[in-house]
Amino acid sequence: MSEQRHGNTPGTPGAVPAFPDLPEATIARLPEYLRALHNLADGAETISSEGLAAAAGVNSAKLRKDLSHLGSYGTRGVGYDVALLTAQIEYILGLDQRRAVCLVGVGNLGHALAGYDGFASRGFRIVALFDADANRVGEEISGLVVRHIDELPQVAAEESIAIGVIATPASAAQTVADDLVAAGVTSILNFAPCVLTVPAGVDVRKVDLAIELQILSFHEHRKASLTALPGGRTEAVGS
Amino acid sequence: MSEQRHGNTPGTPGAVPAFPDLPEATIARLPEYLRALHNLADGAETISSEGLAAAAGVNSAKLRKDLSHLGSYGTRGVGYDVALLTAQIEYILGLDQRRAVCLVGVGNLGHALAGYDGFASRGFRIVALFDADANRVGEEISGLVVRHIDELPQVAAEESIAIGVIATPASAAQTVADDLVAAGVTSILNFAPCVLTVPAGVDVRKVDLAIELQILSFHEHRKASLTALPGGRTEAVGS
DNA sequence: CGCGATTTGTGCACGCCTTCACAAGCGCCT
DNA sequence: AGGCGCTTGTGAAGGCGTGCACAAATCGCG
Repeated sequence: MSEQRHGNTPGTPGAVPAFPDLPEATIARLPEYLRALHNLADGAETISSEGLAAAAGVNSAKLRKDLSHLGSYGTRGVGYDVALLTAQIEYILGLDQRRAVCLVGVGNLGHALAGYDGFASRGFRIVALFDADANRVGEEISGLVVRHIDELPQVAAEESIAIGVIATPASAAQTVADDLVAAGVTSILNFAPCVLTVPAGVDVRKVDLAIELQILSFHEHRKASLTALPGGRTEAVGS
Repeated sequence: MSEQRHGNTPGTPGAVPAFPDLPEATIARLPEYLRALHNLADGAETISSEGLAAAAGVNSAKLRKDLSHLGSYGTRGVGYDVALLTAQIEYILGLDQRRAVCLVGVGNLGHALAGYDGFASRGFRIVALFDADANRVGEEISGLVVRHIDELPQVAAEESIAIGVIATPASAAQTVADDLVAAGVTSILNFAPCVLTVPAGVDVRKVDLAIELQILSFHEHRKASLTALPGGRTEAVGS
């Protein structure tokens, strides 16, 4: 299933046509590197792997290996060209297209997400808000008017929406997911605490806020039981 | 809870490990299992690993191995006792204590988190809201009054707060984290898009909403480039 | 022009996690 | 009581990710 092959031979300069297949762990870190690059803001032309790794909170060897996977643009003895590397990561992540995103469910959480400027500032355009509650339809949030979920197919086609965010209660999430898929959406970010079933070819990522707290709670519990024991040794457990 | 009756370290004499040390990957899945258990709601006394795995969206072998790590309470030929397993996982996660949580930053996102009932319904009590903006102090959100960040040490001590949530802009996050640590908080859930530096013994988990979208964007980009290539074979990439 | 300082790119080993496959154990039915 | 079917618990194998340590490459300077 997985083969190790390097797409780019070291002799081909210029274009990067072939799509490298990156390890999943690397993909998850690229956005971190990108954020770190944007936060540099001190006008340096280049940055070393050590410096960028520190800014992103990772090991420098890991960073170099990650970047090497995408046929990186570093210069030995100097470092990475900030502008070039930024552009390269943005290209790989497909952020140069400012993808259209729709959001379904403008309840408590959805309301906040609709107004979250972190989306707009980092490569995305929220172009439509939907809800099934007629009372909420028509409300304006951050310059967008909430539409009824029935309008999804039409709007999705008009705006070429490929990414959908689900911020509904769990009971409605699967139905909404089906609607999104039917409307042509092929990537879903799910905030509802439930498992979604989708056809092959559709990607789902899940964010469960309570689960994150529960994991922290476990570590609290563990730490509490350790301090009650003799011979406890302190150890860093940072992220 | 019940007696610890499994000594899984045959070499250590006498000292019963008060706490099983679970693989990190297992810990991250326990909340999923717990949610699946709560969602059963069909009154069944027992459930098989196959059934629970399906409800949680994982492989059944993985689930069995996970549960075996905590000295599981299953019966061969029958399955797991739902009530017992639920209690066991809740105990391990430390959820039987309804831990006190404070939230710093009641802006756009923090406002929504303060009102998110998923926290309350899954083992946590939000007991205090803080903000540095004097204009926001005094506002009431979901029955809690926003206090100034300067009151944090006092309130944290009174309420025995061990977990803090950061929902401030990135520029304020590190300072807030320092304040939380100084106030005795030992677990932090960080929604700000930045790297936090904390002392050893303090756990940090990070949720970056934009990163999740960027990862989806990558997969969109990949899928788009695959369909443009010959011999492209679609492949399932489930949750 | 050559040398040393610096930094990237990567081979390699190790440990964690996942998955398969099956033996061990339990309850039910005859 | 005994056998049979079902399900758990786990040994073993393979894959993936991480981090070390070093060779290769580049720049600046004398």
